[in-house]
Amino acid sequence: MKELHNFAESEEMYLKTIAEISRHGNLVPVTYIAERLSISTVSASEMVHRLQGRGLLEHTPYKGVRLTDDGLNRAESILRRHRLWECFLAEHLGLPWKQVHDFACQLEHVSEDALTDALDKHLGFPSFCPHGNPIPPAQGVLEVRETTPLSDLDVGQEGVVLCIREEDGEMLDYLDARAVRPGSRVRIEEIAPYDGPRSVLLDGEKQVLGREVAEHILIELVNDNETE
Amino acid sequence: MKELHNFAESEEMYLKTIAEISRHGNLVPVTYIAERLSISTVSASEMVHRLQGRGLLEHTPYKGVRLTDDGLNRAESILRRHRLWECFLAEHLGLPWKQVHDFACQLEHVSEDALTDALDKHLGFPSFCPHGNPIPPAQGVLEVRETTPLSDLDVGQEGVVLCIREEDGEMLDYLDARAVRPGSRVRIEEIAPYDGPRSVLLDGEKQVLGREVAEHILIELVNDNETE
DNA sequence: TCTCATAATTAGGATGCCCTTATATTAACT
DNA sequence: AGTTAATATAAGGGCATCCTAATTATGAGA
Repeated sequence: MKELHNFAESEEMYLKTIAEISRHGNLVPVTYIAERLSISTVSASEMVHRLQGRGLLEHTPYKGVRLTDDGLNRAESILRRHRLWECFLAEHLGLPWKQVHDFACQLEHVSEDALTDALDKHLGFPSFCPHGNPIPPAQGVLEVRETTPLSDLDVGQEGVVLCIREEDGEMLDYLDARAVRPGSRVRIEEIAPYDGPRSVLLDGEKQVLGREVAEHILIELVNDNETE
Repeated sequence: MKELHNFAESEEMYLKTIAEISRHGNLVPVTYIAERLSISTVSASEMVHRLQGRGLLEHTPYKGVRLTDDGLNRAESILRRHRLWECFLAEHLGLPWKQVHDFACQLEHVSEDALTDALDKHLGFPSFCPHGNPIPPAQGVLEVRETTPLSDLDVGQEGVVLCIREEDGEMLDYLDARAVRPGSRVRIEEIAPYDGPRSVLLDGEKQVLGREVAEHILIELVNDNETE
């Protein structure tokens, strides 16, 4: 029987969102945060001030927001919980990607360290979530992988799917159905005019993916020469 | 990415609490609810009105509160989630009773049906939580078992521990340490004066349990003649 | 340099849940 | 029947988070 309130949840959503948007420590416009959280810019701005007051981020007016070390630690802890739960939901409960993501979004807010660590152990200390995103370690920093959005590839280029940016549940559902998985081999066959849909060869199967979708598929380029 | 609010959580705590207190459909005084939730009677009263407005309970002034069918269904669904999580936390993650209970208290609010059902399946459709409390089925009503608090037994009487009333985390910790488990065989050896501590033989080991504690241990009486 | 879209802030509210203090109502016991 | 203790309600607030509408400040491009 715990306290009825959950003051921390909002805070966690902000931190997680900021961390997700700013993949490499760039400044994140408050507008983006508001959009991602589906709240007004006024509210987002308000909250940004509060979080700044708590030392979790720094706001440069008219530029954007950057997490402090504290804020980044908190954010990574949330991402860790989220992705560990995703592993559990996908591997042990056998749920589809969309549900995996949605449920993890809720579970991430109610896992204290003891629970998270026990879960980590139970799962065998996985390094990646089912969508291929790295799981931050209990302490220490997440090392960054070099990735390219599928949308940046030209015709003829090949790569391996590293991970799916999982900000959007709908998109996960879509990609799940099309068997786009971390590890999938992908090759651009054709790009429709005006940066349009991509025809790709995905694990040998022909598929068509819109540009929007392709932006969320992160690739490790494979050098054409040195592969079979 | 879900909405930031959790309007449902308070409601769930009330319903669950009421269901736990009123073991057999008795009227539950608002005072008890307030006490169990550690809030003022004014606040509890307010909320009771709200819940009545939503058709989840009926309040008879100066008497108490009774869940409607709707309210009871909601409450059992919460207990179901709570106890299924407890199974997972205890059996799969190997956590101690107190943590099992505390974590389940949080997890119970973030499990939609799809998640709960998948968990149920994964656990092999258990019938009881680690503390021996029955797990309500996905639909249908929980059948009630006949139980006697250990505190009601007289010297010489014997029984088997059916379950631990788990309203209180501290108590679980205490009983966990003393190896009081569902299925344990117990026999009252002595009752100290003024309804004081019980000396009991628990699975062959001598223990002393306070009356308060004994009230939370629910027993199935064993007829002295027909057992070895 | 000037203009304009973008970003920030101010003002005024709403909601949900909680609080204390004070006052009314009722049940239950003498 | 009358007193008292338990219960309920009313009045006035607080806090966290969100909202809209209106205003101000800024930076970036023409």
